[in-house]
Amino acid sequence: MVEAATPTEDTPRDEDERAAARYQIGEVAERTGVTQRTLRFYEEKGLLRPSDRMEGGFRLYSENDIERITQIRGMQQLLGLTLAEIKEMVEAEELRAQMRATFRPDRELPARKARTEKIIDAVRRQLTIVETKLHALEAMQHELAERLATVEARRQQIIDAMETGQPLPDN
Amino acid sequence: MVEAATPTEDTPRDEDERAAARYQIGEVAERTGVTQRTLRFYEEKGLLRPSDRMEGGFRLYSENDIERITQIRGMQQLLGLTLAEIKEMVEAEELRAQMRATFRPDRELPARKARTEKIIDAVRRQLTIVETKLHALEAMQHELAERLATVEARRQQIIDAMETGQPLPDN
DNA sequence: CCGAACGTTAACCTCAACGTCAGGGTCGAA
DNA sequence: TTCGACCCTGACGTTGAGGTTAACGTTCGG
Repeated sequence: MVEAATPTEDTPRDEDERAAARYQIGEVAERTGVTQRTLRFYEEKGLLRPSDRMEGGFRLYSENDIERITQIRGMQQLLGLTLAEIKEMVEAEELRAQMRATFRPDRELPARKARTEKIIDAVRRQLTIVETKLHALEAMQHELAERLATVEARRQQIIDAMETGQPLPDN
Repeated sequence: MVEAATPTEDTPRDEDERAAARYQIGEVAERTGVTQRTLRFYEEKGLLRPSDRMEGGFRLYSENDIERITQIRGMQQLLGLTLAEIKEMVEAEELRAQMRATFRPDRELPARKARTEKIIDAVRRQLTIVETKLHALEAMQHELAERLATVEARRQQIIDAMETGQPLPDN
């Protein structure tokens, strides 16, 4: 890493709300373990739009964006969702961020409520997916543990037979 | 289902060890929910060789084969393993079946022991994969539960504000 | 022994999720 | 202002996991 094109690498320190650190695609790729191509691809698919660009068009990712990346990866690998499915979830997440940002209009409470409920629904759906998978995996775990136990017992029988002399038990 | 070409549909009942029921590909597909194409494809990839064929070449699957199919599916969908990876696991499983079948040669205990240990290794590997995923999923579950709680709290605040009059709390 | 239902192989197609160039632009330090 | 490291878009290639179609063979009840 030769740090040729270093972006606005200011750590967010002084003042109230600084222009938080932004990273360009190379660093993001390195930090998250996904390739640059994959990041661009996710963007293409509407899953992750880097929060900014430089003058010349270089992508700039925020810390937040990075979190999203790992979130996406988790959904892909842990839950086995397709990118299309993930996109839906992510869009709900988008709403959430958007709401946080909305500077408290206080009028239009019903609209806020509606959006909140949309988010709640989305999170609930995610949660049930996760829990379903969890149960299935627990079942799998038990089955494997059992299998392991019996095979290990079998091994022990063999070892005993080898040591004592001959009589391999009938089962 | 018109049962035109019905295979040896004898339920294993009389005698000691009958030639257990065998099903042809259509029925297997229906029962397992995977397509015929997929079954043939798995065979092509060496994941699942139907235990028999009819004279004319029709595939005949055993109850055991069917179990294997659901096993494969589980590994694919729950664990997100590739068919290549699953093949490895399945091959260990093959060993196990083979051992069961070996009519107790009693000589060559060391060989039996070696094979048993191979199986144990394989099962252990599967188990750690499962457990890793399980942990990751639990983490995800917690995170989602938290998120849900905060969003639900937010909604409650909005509802309160709507009912009482105006003061949306500061956070 | 015939026909409907079922099965066979072989070849080609699709779709998602990237990988891999090619050709060119941008950034920042010297 | 130039150089090396870095990034851009666009287009085509690849891989995994099957779907689809064609042309033909098998089973078995009537």
